[in-house]
Amino acid sequence: MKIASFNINGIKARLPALMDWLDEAQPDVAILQEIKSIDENFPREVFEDKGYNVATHGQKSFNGVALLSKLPLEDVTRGLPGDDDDEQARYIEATVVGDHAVRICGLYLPNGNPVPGPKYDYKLAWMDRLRARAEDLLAEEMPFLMAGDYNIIPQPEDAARPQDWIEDALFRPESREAWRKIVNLGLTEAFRVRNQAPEHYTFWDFQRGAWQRNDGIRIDHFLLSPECADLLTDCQIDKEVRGREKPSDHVPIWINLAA
DNA sequence: ATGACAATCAGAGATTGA
Repeated sequence: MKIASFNINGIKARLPALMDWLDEAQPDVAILQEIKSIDENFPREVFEDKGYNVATHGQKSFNGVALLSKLPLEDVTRGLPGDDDDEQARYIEATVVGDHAVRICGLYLPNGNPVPGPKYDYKLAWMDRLRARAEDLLAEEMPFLMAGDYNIIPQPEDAARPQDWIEDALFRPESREAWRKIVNLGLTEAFRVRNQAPEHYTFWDFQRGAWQRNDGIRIDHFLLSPECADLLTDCQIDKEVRGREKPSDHVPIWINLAA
């Protein structure tokens, strides 16, 4: 089963690029972030015409996540538990059942800049809620994965210019510590278990010719539960998508599971 | 030190992103 994550930076602006990539990559499941759309305006029919089931958790203008799946999306839940006052659409879960049942958690983790400030406090609190959710899922012993735009640069080798990010919410020590607290529950970071080389990125800023200079960062990740990691056979980044017409600033990352 | 670039909503320019 091929499962991909892609921060599309606006479904309306990105629909042609997204359709081209779907046709080529043929993921069984696509986890989308930053749809920047309310549920009613998401063009679900064009995906249904390609054989995908669609579940969205959108909001006006910003954020918004969605799941596309060729297998039925079962037990869909929207929103990250732990704060009933959180209005931001950043989290969705569903179960897909192939050879194994896998709980798919799609997330768009807050950016957190500027540091310090309320946005950074929200990011760290959100990461603590994500850790709590991972603990609950681990206790259930069902294969699960948490994938999406984490807005976290895990290590210096995950940035072309790590010194530029030292004061940034994506790379601050507190951010990376919160990331490690989640990983160290016993999750597997899919890309790094398959590939330890530097200079593999998933985001290049639109500004300053970042793509042309390969000034990128690796911030889109798959975390796998132990049962899910046992099924991992591949993890790749579709880098070339960034060089196309009207690209997102992120590119897809995908895994293959023997499931 | 600032802005650079892109998207959204709205119908100009502020806000957000990373």
